[in-house]
Amino acid sequence: MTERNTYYITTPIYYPSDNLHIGHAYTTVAADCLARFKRMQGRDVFYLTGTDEHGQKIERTAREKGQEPIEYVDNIVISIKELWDRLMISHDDFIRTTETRHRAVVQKLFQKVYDQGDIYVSEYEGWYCTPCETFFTERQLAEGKCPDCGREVELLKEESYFFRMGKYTERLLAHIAANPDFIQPESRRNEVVSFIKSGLDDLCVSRTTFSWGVPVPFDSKHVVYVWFDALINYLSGIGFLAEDENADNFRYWPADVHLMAKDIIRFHAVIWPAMLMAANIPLPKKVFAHGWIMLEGGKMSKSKGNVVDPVVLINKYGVDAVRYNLLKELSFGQDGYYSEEMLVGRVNADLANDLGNLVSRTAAMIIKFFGGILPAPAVTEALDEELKSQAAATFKEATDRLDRLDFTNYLQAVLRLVSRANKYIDETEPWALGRDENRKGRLAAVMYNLAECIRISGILLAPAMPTYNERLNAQMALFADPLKLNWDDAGQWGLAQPGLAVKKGKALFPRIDISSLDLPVAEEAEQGAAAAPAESKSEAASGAELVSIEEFARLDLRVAEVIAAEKMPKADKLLILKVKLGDEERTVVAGIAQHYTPEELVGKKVVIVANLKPVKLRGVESHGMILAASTDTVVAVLSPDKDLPSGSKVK
RNA sequence: CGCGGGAUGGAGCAGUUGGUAGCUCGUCGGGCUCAUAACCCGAAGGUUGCCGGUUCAAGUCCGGCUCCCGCAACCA
Repeated sequence: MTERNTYYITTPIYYPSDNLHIGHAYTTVAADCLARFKRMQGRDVFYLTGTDEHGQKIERTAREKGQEPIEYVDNIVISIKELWDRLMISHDDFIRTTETRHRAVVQKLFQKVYDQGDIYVSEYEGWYCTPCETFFTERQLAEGKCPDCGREVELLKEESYFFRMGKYTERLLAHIAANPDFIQPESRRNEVVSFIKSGLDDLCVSRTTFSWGVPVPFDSKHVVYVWFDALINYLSGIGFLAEDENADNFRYWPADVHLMAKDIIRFHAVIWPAMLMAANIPLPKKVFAHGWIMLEGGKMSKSKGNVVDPVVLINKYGVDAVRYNLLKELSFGQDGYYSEEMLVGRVNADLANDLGNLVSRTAAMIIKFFGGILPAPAVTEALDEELKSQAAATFKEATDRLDRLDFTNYLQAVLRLVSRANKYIDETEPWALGRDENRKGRLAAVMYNLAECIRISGILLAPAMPTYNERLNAQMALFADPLKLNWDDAGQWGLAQPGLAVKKGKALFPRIDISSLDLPVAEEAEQGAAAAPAESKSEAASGAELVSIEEFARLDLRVAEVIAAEKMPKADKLLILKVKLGDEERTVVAGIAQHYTPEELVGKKVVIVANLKPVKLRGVESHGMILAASTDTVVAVLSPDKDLPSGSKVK
């Protein structure tokens, strides 16, 4: 065997501007599953995760809260580490880009690439918003103004260092072509290739407009910008280029897998390899992008109240169930939908009904027929061979699927063995065997074979469900040490020791009553928000602040007649309406294009706020706002229920 | 023509290099009683979004079209 024994796997480093959600948990759990699997196979595994803590956004947010940036991120990092704890993430290290061990490597690499001629100083030109201290590209601007604050921007030049990424175009394409597994899945590879072919610009790798970052070693006005800083964590996390005691960890490079969500594949499949080429460092073996988790009712957002807090789910269902569901329910590599209802369904069907119940009924029978001592198999029959060969096939398939990061089918394969075992009980009818003393030998073999299926599936499930085997072992003492399992033991039949003790225990995966779920996510999210440092609730209908009649009177509400309506070009939600207000005509832009067609509105009398400050939307000036009532899904424009002349006052 | 994903039995999804369409849940019928109202068997249910092309053969390749969904933009 010449294959090296190390296995280095990474997640992205997360940006601590907010608490993490289920999407981050997904990546990290998947990587953890792989790391545990490889460890069980005896590989020398290094699993790295961490946080990307630099940048203007962090700096500004911290200042707004009256904190030092480091103080601000320290707090968030604590909560992230707690989350990984709860999810039983087994990372070997946690790298923070603010640590000196990271900063030193960034500076060394920057210097190295500079010395070698691939970093040069030039000018970055962009639209600059002075109050926001931010550059924007032409495309980012909102009607020529700052997309953040709406103020004027000016075309400014900033001195910046640039990385000659364009130079590596051909080498990148050649490498991708020569290594089909480098970018996975395939659809992402195609995307990256066409992106590269469309032309690579040199990359701006330093900034002078903020200071919260790693200083450029030879030019202290500059800090290293974003990706040139962040990506290097994969090296600094194992002490690469450091001349110190960590040198031992060099052996992990090149990384076996960089795992991430699809939105940052380009940075990992283009910028990162180009940087490594420039620094003359071997490229990682594989860059794998999985899909996004979508939530029922659209993308998760705070205003929709559908943010899923993994901690809440763990408290409710346990870490094994949460991890299992993430890995099983979503086809890795593709986008998928998530809902708590699905989680409950999955957990009930697979873990409670099939797996948990298999353990429960087997244990009960061993207790009933053999006094809680696992018997040795005595009388075997042909049927047993089929069971054994399926167990062997399951081991092979699970191994194979995991190696391909196909978590869904890995778990499906294991569950098929569990199902087979349940069927085996029906086929052998142990309760009938138990009534006949002459068939006790056969009964013993049946019990033993079931225990074997439980043992094997237990090993195979260990990477996904880190607490399962410990809990299982309390009922059926199949393992000497349930925390130190050997993967290949699942490939051998007959390792369960006859004589081991079987005890009645609590249900390993209690069935969840789905009808008892009361608006689970929304309610829990509220609790989470309440516990978090006070963030004001924006729209509490009942507890709305009271206003005086004078304040209300400041609004000039009028009946207006829609005389023309058209869709705003290149906008999904906007309609441009011409309305008549008495003798006056004015243009109002309304965000109701997804609920009303222009035809429906023409001739309609609506209510508008007539004295609203005009604003430009997509280049069209809007003089007023149409009033409409709405829920998440329905929008209804208000209209007086008697015919009134346009211009009538509303109060 | 901003970027990307998708359209497969009631629902959610698989379908590797083209060769009779599978899985989970649900529904209906049956069986069993060791078990967490769990388990096992059987059945119904799809002209694989539309049109055209390549081929002996296409869900699977090519072209066109329609519709959905994310990102971005945007809700005065």
